[in-house]
Amino acid sequence: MVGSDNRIQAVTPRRALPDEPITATHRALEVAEFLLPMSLWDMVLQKRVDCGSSGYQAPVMPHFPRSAKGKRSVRKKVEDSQMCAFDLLATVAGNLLSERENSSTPCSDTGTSNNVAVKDTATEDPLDKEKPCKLEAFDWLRCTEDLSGPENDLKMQIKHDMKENTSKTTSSDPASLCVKSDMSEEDPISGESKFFGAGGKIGHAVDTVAERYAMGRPYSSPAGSLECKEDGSKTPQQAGRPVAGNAIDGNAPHMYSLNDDMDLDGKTPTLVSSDSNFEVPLYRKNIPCISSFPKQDECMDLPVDKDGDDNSSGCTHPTVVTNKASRLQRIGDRRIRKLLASKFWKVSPTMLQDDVEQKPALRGKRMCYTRQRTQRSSFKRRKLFYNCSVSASDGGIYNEGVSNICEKDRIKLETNDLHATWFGANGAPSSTTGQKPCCELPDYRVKLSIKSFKVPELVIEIPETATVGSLKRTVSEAVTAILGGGLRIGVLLQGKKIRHDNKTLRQAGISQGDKLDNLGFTLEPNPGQAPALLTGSEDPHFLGLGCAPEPLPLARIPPTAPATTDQGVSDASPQPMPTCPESDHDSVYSPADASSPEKTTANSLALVAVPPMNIEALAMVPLRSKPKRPEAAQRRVRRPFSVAEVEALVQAVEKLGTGRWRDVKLCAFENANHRTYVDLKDKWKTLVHTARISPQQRRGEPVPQELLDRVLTAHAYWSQHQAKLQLKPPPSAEICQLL
DNA sequence: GTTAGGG
DNA sequence: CCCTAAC
Repeated sequence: MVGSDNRIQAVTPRRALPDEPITATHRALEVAEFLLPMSLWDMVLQKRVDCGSSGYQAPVMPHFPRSAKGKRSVRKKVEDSQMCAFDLLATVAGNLLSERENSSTPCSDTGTSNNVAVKDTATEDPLDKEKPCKLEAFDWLRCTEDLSGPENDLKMQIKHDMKENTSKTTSSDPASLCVKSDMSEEDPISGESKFFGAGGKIGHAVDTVAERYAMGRPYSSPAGSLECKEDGSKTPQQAGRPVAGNAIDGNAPHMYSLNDDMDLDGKTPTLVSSDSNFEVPLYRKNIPCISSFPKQDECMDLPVDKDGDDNSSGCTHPTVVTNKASRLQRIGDRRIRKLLASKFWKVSPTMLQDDVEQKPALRGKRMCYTRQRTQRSSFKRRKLFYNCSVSASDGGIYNEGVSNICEKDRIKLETNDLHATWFGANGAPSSTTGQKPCCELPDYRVKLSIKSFKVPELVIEIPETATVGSLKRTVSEAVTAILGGGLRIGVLLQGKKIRHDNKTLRQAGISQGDKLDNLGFTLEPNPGQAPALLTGSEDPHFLGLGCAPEPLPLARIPPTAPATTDQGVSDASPQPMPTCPESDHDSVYSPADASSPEKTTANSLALVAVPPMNIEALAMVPLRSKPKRPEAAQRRVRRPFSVAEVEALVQAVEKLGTGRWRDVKLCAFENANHRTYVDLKDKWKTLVHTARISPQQRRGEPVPQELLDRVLTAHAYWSQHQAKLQLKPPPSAEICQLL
């Protein structure tokens, strides 16, 4: 087996870290923050390439820039090339399928498990953490004791070691309980002293991680990887999984391997890996359901050699996920918030088939989500996420995922979630639910299979003269637009929406076979997309609606074909707009409609769960179409300006002048979240252009000539007087009042 | 983060 | 509507 000589650490986690001084650790975390996401994506991509093969090549990490500008630059490059969630899903699904097909032997039978490791951190304040740490260690051990069978030998070994170690270390450093199995002493980077020492050593661990990144090979995977490759059941993903940033919250399911079913329940220990040569699973406190942990069926690749075999396969660097978990978490949260607030996932046309068929080629689909410019994300939205993350602490899978993980983890989470929903039937050893109360009975698997996606209420208007091809395109774009922001999954049982993410399937009544026929799923637009901020109270957990300081204007992109023609048929009919022209009231669908649990929402896609069926079909669903222009999915939905909006714009510009788009936005379009000041500027530009061309040349909803005249007048005026009048601009407040 | 301008 | 440069 592979991961023999590994050192396993069972350092008990500690509680959330209070503010810590900025130190080398901090710096290291920054590095991790910066690099991890990309490393993850690269890894996934690589895995995709290597799908089906054991030759996993570690991605080459970029040079870590020192300057802020350099960071931004590189980061952007990274972001611009990232894979979209669905790509990941495709990858995961594809790999999963392949693996399942190729391996009849469950991982659990083979033995080793990855599990475990624990990391963390030595705390700078051992005294504070002493109790919790001990307790955790105890829990873990107890949990471990439930194991039985050969495959648990390793666990037992760990348990044994932990006990010994505990007794040895407790007095001096209870906070860092380490389990050590054999490992080579020559490990230059992760010297034992660094990882197994008492509190205060964490910094080293972190530095080590940072060093790895700095070396550009955080996940290098030497020939000897830990995986139990011999059983052939391990997936590439099971090998080097970056987890570093995950050592945060025990509830987060995102930290598990992309396609390990076991990961779905978020109860198992996290794997920590840096170099793929070794994996150090994490054990952290707050892992909710330890009782189920013992299952550790497949995928628990324990890097420990139970036989004490130290043939080290080159696994000399046990990674330690470091920890200063809270800091890392904070960083992750920040990034996530930023990500969620300013970007949305792009639906990629990547064909899952490729994955299923294990075609190695990436086909150049390496793009990911588009950077949504921050200016386009409303402040409120950002704020919302912020709040959300706070309240999400008690939430379920999704909440945790959204709020407590890093970007990369988010992706993992998403894929896992989807996986859980769509692929859970495949012998997933663990439940597909999020956390569940401890001490529950072992999970029984619930088999679900989704037959097809139904797309109701997809209204499309298209000229008679349009070609069939354009019709197809239009439909495609309409669908893509809906999918563009990523999807949320809603679960309906007997027509009733199950809102509590924390419920187990059993608790929700989904575990009973006879009820599965009445189980439905909905695909809902991701609130992060465009103005479609929220779907009402649909899922307060997800967006933290409940914690939103104020009701946000609910805007929703109508499911009607958006951006289909120049006529802009997708836009809602113009609404009267007294003072706030665009306050998103042009939405066609009221929040109530959207959130009504009893009926299929107009914009959600109904799914029907049906008993066993071809998994592959499911996997392909979100990715099936492969538009020629993948960008279409990421592009914001086109929302032509209504006459009322134009009027408001003209009025504002007349007062404020050109060149003050932010003020224009604030005064006239403050509540129109879908109109950024750039939009307004652009619109003005087109208005000026429109006003200058002949009416015959104009397209779209006709703008009254009167308005166009005003446009020209104002434009001419401000072109002349802009410079000098801007010197003494009246206060915005007054202007707004005037307006 | 804004603004301006090209695409 | 997107993207980027410039500030």
